[in-house]
Amino acid sequence: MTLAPLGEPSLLTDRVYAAIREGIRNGEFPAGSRLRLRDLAAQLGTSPMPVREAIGRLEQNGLVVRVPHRGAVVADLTPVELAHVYATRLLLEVEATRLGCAAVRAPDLAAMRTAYGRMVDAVAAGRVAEALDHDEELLTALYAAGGNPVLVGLVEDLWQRCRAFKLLGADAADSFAPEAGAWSTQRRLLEAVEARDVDAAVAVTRESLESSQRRIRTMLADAEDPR
Amino acid sequence: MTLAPLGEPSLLTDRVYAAIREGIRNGEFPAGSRLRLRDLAAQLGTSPMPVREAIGRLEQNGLVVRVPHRGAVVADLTPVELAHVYATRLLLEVEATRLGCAAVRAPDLAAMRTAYGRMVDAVAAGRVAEALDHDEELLTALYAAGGNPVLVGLVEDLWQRCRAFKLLGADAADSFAPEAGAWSTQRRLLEAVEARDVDAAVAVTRESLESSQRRIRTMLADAEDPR
DNA sequence: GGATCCTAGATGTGATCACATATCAGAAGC
DNA sequence: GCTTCTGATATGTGATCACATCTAGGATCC
Repeated sequence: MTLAPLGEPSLLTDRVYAAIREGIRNGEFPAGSRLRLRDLAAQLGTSPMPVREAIGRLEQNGLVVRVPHRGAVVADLTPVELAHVYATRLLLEVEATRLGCAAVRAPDLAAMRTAYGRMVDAVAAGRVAEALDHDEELLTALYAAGGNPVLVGLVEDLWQRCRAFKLLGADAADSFAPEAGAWSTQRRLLEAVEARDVDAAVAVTRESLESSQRRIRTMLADAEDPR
Repeated sequence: MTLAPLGEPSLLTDRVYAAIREGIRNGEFPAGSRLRLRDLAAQLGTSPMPVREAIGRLEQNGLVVRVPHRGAVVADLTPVELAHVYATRLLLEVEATRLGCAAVRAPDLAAMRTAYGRMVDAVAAGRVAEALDHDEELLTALYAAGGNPVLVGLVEDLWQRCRAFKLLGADAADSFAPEAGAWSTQRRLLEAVEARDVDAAVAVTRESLESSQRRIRTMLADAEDPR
């Protein structure tokens, strides 16, 4: 983990926040691992102060849980909680797909195609985390076209919360069926949106979320009971 | 504004956070007003440190906006943003009503009735802010019965963000038509839920949100153009 | 006379320090 | 031998301090 090279967010707190969140996103800090103030501060070359504020903000996002006087750990989701997150994602993302597909314009489509191309490259190179980033980039382009940034913000929030599980599921799907499997839904979504076929796009979104939830649930069950 | 009497949240930061958020909720800090670190600290009898962390967390919730080195102000919503919030609330709360109404049990109904009674009393006494609290309490009881805390959390988040406008709208509705007006939707919702009539409950939720959005939008238009 | 630069005050930001609380190891007691 | 108490250590929490940045007021130059 390291700090971004100063420039965009001039505030040290923001850079620390971004660094820790990125560490959680890419799996460097797995769910359940402790986040020690002085350790992180030393690792980032700052005082504990910005780290404290960053962790406080991460807690509000649901990425870490903090118990008073006992520190913070990266949030972990029980299978039940994960089901709730996915049920809510389904509700929000179906609507976002509907809105986006109805209002999408040329620049949005271009952004989606760009993200898709990068995702394909990343998958081919085996860089799963990066592929997931571009996947989210593609969807964000579509959802943002719908014109409701509040809705998009909530969706992104939920993505953050189940990022670790998305990584897990994508990783497994990739190593299991590199070609035909999970990464094909993006192509089908893109085609449906290009054809302005709202129903088809919604169907892809629904199917994609349900299948990835199934995949993750299976993995969790296997991890519980590795016969 | 004052600190809660120690006990519940033992952390000073949490108490400061609650105090400021409450100040925003009840209109003590109107939208757009500045939140000065040293002022708040002095007012609460603490050092600026907990206030800083509290404001950082409030920013993540979208209740305040902060520009680097220039301080924080209570978040203000443009009419467009307000429309986005209400569109998203409609999506989430219709679903929450559906889930809650289908799964509601006796204790949940009891909680709803208690909250309703308190709300009626508060309305009668002209305590609008308190009435709004009990209104949200009633809805939370229903939504929580649905069994998806993630969904409920997002709804509460959106409530916070448009709290100032809810207050405005409720205040106007109350002074305008104390008896027949806006506070009757809760009774109708309660009746629909007691009858386990999902469609009726959903209809009330939808109608309530649309009418309150209309009411707020009208008020904003009047404020813009007070002929 | 108006615009620009500069200085002084205010204020947010980051660091160091002091304290409270929790965790864990080892010893004493049962 | 196991439990329990008690100390030490680690670590989060809150306060004070030093600095950077922004804003407002006035003087100077065009």
